[in-house]
Amino acid sequence: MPRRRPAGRNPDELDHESADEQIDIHDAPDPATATPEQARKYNNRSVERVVSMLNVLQESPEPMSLVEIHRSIRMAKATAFRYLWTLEKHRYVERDGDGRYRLGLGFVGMQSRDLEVLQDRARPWLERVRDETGETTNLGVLDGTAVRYVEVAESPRTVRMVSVRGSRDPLYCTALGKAIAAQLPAGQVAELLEQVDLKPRTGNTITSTDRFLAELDAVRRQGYAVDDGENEEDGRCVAVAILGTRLPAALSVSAPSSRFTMDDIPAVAARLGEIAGHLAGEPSGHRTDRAGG
Amino acid sequence: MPRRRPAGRNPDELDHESADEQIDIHDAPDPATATPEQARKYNNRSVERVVSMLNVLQESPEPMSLVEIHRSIRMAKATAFRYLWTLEKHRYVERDGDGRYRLGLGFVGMQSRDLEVLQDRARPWLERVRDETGETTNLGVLDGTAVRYVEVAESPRTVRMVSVRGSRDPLYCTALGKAIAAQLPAGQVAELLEQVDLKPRTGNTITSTDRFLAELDAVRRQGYAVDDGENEEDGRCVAVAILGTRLPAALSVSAPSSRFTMDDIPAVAARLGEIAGHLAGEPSGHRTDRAGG
DNA sequence: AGCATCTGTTTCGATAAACAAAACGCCCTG
DNA sequence: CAGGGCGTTTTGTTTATCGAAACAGATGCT
Repeated sequence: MPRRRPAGRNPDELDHESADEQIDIHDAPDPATATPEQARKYNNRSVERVVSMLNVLQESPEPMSLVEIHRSIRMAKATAFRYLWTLEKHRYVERDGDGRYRLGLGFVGMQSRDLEVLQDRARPWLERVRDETGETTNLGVLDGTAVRYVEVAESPRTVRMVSVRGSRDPLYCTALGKAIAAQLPAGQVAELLEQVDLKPRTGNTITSTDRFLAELDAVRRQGYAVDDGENEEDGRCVAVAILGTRLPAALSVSAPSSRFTMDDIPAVAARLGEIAGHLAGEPSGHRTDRAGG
Repeated sequence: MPRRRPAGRNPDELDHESADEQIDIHDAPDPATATPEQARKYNNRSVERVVSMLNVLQESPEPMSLVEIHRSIRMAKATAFRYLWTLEKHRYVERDGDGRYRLGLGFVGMQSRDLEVLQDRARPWLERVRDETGETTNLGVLDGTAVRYVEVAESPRTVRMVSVRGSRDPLYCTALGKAIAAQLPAGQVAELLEQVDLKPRTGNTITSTDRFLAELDAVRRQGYAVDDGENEEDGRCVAVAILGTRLPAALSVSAPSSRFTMDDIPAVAARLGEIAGHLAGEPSGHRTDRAGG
C-alpha cells in the first residue's frame, strides 16, 4: 500500500506553482514505460525538492529570501535552509548582500554538448534574422512532449512576441512544434500525441489528432510550419526544421498578427530555410568532441 | 558596516569528488584546521549527491551508464537509479538511445540574470578579439575563491591555450584572477587569501601573500594583469577587469608563450581595455528586467 | 522604551530515505 | 547454453533527514 502524501497530491503541490504548469506539458515520466501509478514509484522527494528549488529561483526575476522559498516549495523552513546551505556550498546558488538567494555560477556550461554547439552556431543567425525582420526569432528543440525555447533574439519593437529562453510551449499549437514533429518518425509522433491533451489555447488551436496529422503532411509539403493564432490569440509564427543534427530542432519567427500577415510568411519561411541549411550542413568549426583539455 | 547579513557561517568549498579525478582548485576547508564539525553541520547528503551527479554528467564528454555514475559518486546502484529517475522526470537529465544518461534540457536559461546579460554582451567581442589576435579569448568572473570561465572564444590554431567554459582556475595564478582581485576591496582580498593555499603551479607561480598584494598594486598601476607562465608552464595571458557591472569580471587573451611575448602584451591589453570600456558602460540594448530598479 | 513581528539559525523526536544484497529479465558474447 | 554485463525491482535494517518549535537578532510600530 503506497502511502499518500498527507498534504494532498495536487500536481502543483511540490512543483513550484506558476500558473503555466496547468498546460499539461508534463508527460509521462518516461523511463521506457510508466503508467500514471508507477509515476511516483521511484520518485525521490529530496531530488524533487532540489529541482523545485532551482526552478523557483530560476523563474524569479529577483533574489528570494529563505522564507519566500520555503513557502513557495512547501517545505519546512529548516529544511529549506539546509538545502540552500548545501547548494550554496556547491555554487548552485549564491547570496546577495542582504542574504537573499539567487542562482549561482555552478550552472555555467551545464547543458548537453550537442545543444550547446547548436546554440552557438544558431545565435548569430537568429540575431541576423531578427534584424532583417524586426521580429522575435527563436531556436526551439523538442523536449519531451513540448518544445523548449533554447535561444531567443527578441524584437526591439514595443509591441512584440516575447519568448522566454528556457520556457516551453506545447508542440501541437506552435509553428516550432509542428516543424519539429513533421520531421519525426510517425511512430514517435503517435507516442507524443498519446501523452498530450490537445486543449484549445485559442479559437484556432488544432484539437483533433487527425487534423494535426494532416497539418504535419502540409508542413512537409510546403517545407515550413505556420501557427496562425493557435497558441496566442494575436500571434503568428512561422518555423522551419533544422535537419542533419542529432537534435530535433527548428527555427522560427513570431510576431503580432497585425503586422505579420499570411502573405509575409513565404518570404520569411524561405529565409529561415536558407539558415536551417547553413546550420544543417557541416560544422563551420571543428570542435565537436572532447571539450576537456 | 561590512554586511547586512547576520553573522552566519558560509558553506565553504568542497567540490564533488569523483574517486578518480582530483580537480582541486584548492583544498581550503581543511577538516582539521577549521572547525571540522561546522563544515558538515548543515550539509545535506541528498542535495550533495544531486549536485555531484549533475557535475559528473557535466564533465563527462559522453553519456554515462547507471553503473558508471553510481560508481563515480559512490552511492548504491538502486539509489542512483532513483535519483536519476527523478532527475529525468524533471528534465535535468535525459537518456540517449542506449539508455545512458546525459544532461537534459532543464538547464536552458538557468543562470543568474546579471551574468547572462554580461555573457550576451561580451560574446561578440570575445569572438572579435579572438579573430584579431588568433588566440583564445575568455570572459571570467569571480566565483568563490576562484575565477570561472563563463565564456570562451577558442583560438583556431592547432597549438593553443584551451579553456573549458564552466571550469575554474585559482585567482592567484591567472591573469583573470589578478585583474579581478585588483578591483576588489582590500578586505575582501584578504578574506580570499585566507581561504586559499598559494600552491606553486609552475616555477613562476606567486606563492607569497605579500608578493601577490604587490602584484595587485602593479596591476592597478598599469591597468592590466599578466600571467607569465604562472598557471601553465608554457602559457602567457593578459587580462583587464570589467568595471561598472555588478559582477567582478574580466577579459583575457591567453596563448602559448612561444608566440605571445611580453612585448605583445601592451597592445593586446589596450585592446581589451577598449572592450572592457564598452562592456562597462550603459547597456547597448534594452533592459528586460526591472532587476536594477 | 516596550512590544510585535519579521528574519535566519539551532535543536531533537519522528519519519522517510539509503543501504546492502539479492534476484529479476534482458541483451550481449563466447 | 552458460556467463557476464546491464537496468530494474524487491526486502528488512540502518541511518540520515525532516519538521515543529524554540532561539536569537534585527527591524518597525505606538
